[in-house]
Amino acid sequence: MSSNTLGVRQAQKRKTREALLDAGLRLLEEQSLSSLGLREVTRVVGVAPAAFYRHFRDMADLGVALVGESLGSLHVVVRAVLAERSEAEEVIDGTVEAVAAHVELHPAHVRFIARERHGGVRAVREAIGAELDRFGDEVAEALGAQELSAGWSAEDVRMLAGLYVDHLVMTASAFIEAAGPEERRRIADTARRQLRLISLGRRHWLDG
Amino acid sequence: MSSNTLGVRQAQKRKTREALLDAGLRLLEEQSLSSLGLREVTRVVGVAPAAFYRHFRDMADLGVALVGESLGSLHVVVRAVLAERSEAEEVIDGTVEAVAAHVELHPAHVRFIARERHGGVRAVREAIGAELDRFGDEVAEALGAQELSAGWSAEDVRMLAGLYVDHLVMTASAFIEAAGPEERRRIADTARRQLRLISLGRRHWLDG
DNA sequence: CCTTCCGGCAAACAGTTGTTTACTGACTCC
DNA sequence: GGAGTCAGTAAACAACTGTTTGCCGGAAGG
Repeated sequence: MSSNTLGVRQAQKRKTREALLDAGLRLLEEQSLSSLGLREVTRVVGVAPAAFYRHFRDMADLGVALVGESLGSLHVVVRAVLAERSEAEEVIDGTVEAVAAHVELHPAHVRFIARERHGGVRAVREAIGAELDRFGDEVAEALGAQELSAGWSAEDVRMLAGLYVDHLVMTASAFIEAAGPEERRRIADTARRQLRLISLGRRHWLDG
Repeated sequence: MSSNTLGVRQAQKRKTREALLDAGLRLLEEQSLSSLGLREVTRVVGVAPAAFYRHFRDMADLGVALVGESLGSLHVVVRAVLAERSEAEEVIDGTVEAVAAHVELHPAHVRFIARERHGGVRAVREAIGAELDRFGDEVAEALGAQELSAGWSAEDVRMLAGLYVDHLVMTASAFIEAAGPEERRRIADTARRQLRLISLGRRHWLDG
């Protein structure tokens, strides 16, 4: 077998593994990981409970796998936003729009991250934290390369990046819990104004 | 019986009710509400499972009660911070210090709020959200009364208040997960710089 | 003092849980 | 084509869950 053409064996295994992940993600929309049962997941997939152990050691293990899946898709969004080279105001609009679109496209993933970031399963908490730190580093690198950051210490750039990432997560969480389109509009509007204020503070950081 | 001297009957009931709340809060340090069992709580308290129903309908009901208890203590902190009348830099230092102190004093309460804010129990999520909104309103009122907010629209003041409250919650969450005193120092330092940047943006909001 | 109230108890209920065991049968590979 | 690999199975395990029932014993209150 070649590198991208898996044998029938491995292909089937990958398939049920992803079915388990999907089922888990779906069930996690209405509960948290520490209460998600192994049998609950296998029942949805239509597979024997014992089969679970062929793919994951734990539910915590499955949770960690979901972290990668969930934040992997966000990575694309962040990179796209950072690549923007337009006016500040347009970058802000584009960012908020991108976040809104992402939440609408992958609501379960976003909800999972928001829910388990401070959830009851240590391994998953730490996986999310580590991944968000990597987001922060990535954003910091991009910010540091901009002329607006001339004269900034690396530490200050990193703290600004952290503020952006935190704000992104909070905005995404708010979108997730939004009741209707009207509330989503209100959230987007607030997020834009907050970003504007932050970027204003950024511009005057080296004053005085 | 007078209004503040409860009968022996009611006093005992209140006592076990608070024992249930305490036990729940303690158990929630290592799991989330949606996986916390009724029997688990009563076992810790040393009371029969059926006794639980004399005080709460649900675990969700107990959770909602915990929200009030947890955010009630924070209310005091926020009011104290808002009452400050010193220089901006001192207000920032005082705020971060107050948050750090509060987290050290009531770690379980703070952890509960962080964990269940986006947790799997709708009623609790909504209770926390509503209470945080009230915090936002309170902060907005205080900000609006400052001379720095002259010329600001009510909406803009409210969005700034929201930014402050979100930042407070994120900082508290970070403190909770901090490993050692060195990491706590780092978190406090970052939080201070972020608040400084935000207040810088605030000062220039009406420019241009 | 005697009745009413009521917080807590013990027991039983039917379901559910995670994990282990020995197994089957289709795919892999020489 | 025959031996070996291994994802998925069925069954059994003890332990646990939330909830209901009838009952007890001491406080409340006339």
